Amino acid sequence: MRTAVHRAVVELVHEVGADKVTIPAVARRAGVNPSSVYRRWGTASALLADVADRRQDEEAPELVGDLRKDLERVAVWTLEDLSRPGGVAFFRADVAPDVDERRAGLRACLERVSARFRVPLDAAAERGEGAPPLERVLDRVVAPLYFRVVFSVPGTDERYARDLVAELCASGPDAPGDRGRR
Amino acid sequence: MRTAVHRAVVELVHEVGADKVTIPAVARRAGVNPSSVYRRWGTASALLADVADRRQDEEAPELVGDLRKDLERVAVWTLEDLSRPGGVAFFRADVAPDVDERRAGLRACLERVSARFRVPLDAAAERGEGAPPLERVLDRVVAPLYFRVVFSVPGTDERYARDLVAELCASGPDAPGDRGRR
DNA sequence: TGGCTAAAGCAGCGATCTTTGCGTTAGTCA
DNA sequence: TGACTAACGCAAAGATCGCTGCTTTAGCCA
Repeated sequence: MRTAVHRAVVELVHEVGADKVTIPAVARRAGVNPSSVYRRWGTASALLADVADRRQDEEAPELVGDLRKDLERVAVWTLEDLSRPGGVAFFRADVAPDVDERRAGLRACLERVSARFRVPLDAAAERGEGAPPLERVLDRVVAPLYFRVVFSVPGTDERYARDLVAELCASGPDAPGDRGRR
Repeated sequence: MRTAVHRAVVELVHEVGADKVTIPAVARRAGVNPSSVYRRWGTASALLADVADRRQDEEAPELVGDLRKDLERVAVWTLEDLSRPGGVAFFRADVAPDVDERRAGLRACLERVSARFRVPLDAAAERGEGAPPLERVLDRVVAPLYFRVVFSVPGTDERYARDLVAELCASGPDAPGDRGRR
């Protein structure tokens, strides 16, 4: 039944958007009773967050040992994750939930994407290579990806994701990258 | 009465989030009848969009004729606009409205922020200076600003906005900036 | 001053969401 | 096998929202 509800959520998010996903609608689609969903998850935001959590543990690319290639893979992976049906909607759901869980949803969403990029960065650091700080990767790669996907900017494809990583690596091959900030 | 409704919208967006802004709630806060608001604006999305439109026509910084300084001013202005109460919430409202108006809201929001940066870019182009294309400014300045404000990343202040512009100008002082894409 | 039009208030309806109490089922362990 | 617990279905009640006729008010112009 949990799987039925989750699948219904994904389908509804894809079809009508995350803001239109309501618990009775999910229950109808899943063929279960709304009260069960209310008791188990409480609010639609919590349900969305739960589904978003389960979504990202799949198909993480393996590392090859080259920082730039690894970053490219994670970037392309993130872009594909955002681009697939309902991907951006889940991002929006994390970004704009109830005020109480707002901080939690935001931190969780940022932590999810940060964890992805931390893997190749830490690996490079252990190899002794100079790697840009995570903050810089967020600014130069993740932020443009999210921005362009949210606004449906055309030309936001794998090539573009790779270019972002390439430009980041070119700007400072092994530089710390912080621009003198405290 | 229009002003009362607008103020109520801003307050409610700040307090409970844009997704919780409903017409009866706005009407209660503004001290008017819900039916009046329904007739005038129709939906909550339209009301949000109207308020968002009125918001940005204020206090645009004047140009000094130096591209970097002008970009810095617009960047700081945009950051302050996002940071003030309800600023991000309005962005979210534009990003996630009804499916029908989704494209329209997205295009409007992107166009608003693009128009801000087009002013100093066009001015520099008319002076004969080489200016980066708007797309590049969006990637390197606007996207990080939005990303960090949405996720409440600490240290996102005027200094940071200026650093983004500085790094953009340093990377290619008068280069076209497109990385060989078609 | 007296009609005319646009806009706002009022009351109520229907639909949907949310919650809660209660009965039923399934799964577990002694 | 029989009790126990947790989860689910069912149904009813309360609340909110979106919307719509109808009335009332206010501004305007001859």
